[in-house]
Amino acid sequence: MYGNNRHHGRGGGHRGQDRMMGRSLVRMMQPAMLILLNRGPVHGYALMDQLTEEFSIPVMNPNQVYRALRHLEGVGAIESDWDQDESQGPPRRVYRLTSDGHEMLDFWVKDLEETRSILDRILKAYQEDVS
Amino acid sequence: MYGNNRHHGRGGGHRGQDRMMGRSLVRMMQPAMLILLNRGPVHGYALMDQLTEEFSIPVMNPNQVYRALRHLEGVGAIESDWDQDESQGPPRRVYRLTSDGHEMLDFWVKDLEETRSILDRILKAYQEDVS
DNA sequence: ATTAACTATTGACAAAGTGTAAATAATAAG
DNA sequence: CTTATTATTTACACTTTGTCAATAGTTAAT
Repeated sequence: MYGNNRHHGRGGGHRGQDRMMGRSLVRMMQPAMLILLNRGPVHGYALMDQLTEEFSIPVMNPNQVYRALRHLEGVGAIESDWDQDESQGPPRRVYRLTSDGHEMLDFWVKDLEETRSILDRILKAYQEDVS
Repeated sequence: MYGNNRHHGRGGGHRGQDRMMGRSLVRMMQPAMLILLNRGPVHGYALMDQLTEEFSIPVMNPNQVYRALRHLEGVGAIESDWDQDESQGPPRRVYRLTSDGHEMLDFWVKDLEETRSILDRILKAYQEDVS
């Protein structure tokens, strides 16, 4: 079983926060994946682990990762082949960045930086409001 | 005409970045709106302006804002009434936070903070990779 | 007074994205 | 041989988003 059911707790009250419109890390996953792929070829399952372990992006379902990979391949950002030296399990599809993918990574990094500055502005505004 | 067509440029090359899966500020808009609503009642059009001017969230289409407002009302985070003292235009629907909305705001702020830390981790990792 | 521009909200439909569950399959451990 | 783990794929309903346009009141110009 893939290991995290703790997609924000359901322990409090917070009706309606488990599934709704709002900020969503699924949307952050894609750029993050390109960054990881930039280090070299990987297969989906490993990528999934890195997303959780290195970035703490909660991947609730492996399908999300495979989905995103297929999407990235669809737009030509990555390419794949079946792995030769297979290991503990069924054959693995290994992905690598294309040159278009590198361009896209560039774009997304700038975009993420802009996002961060917007996020900072939002949080700062709130902190000033409540202080 | 509502004033911003500059939803990241289409000027470069970057095939496929205008419309796709990836990070999306639309998803950031909702928590931002709650923060603005926390200051007091507002109507949609004003909210739209504040999102762009104060937070630099590019709202390409006013519909997005109204949609989000209807959604937030649907989940009980906000309530609305028609404005009494009407001004330059047709009647305006004025929204205010409910107590559920305050709870939700609390939740989203913590969530945004977590998002920021993930974002930081992602960008930091990339900067270390390329340096 | 007709037109144009701005303020303000709503509607509708196609396309894209997401949650969720499960099927498939190979290998390793017991 | 059964179970657990690794690994990828499929399917369907539901939600969200893009896009475009309709509606309508107010203000300013011709």
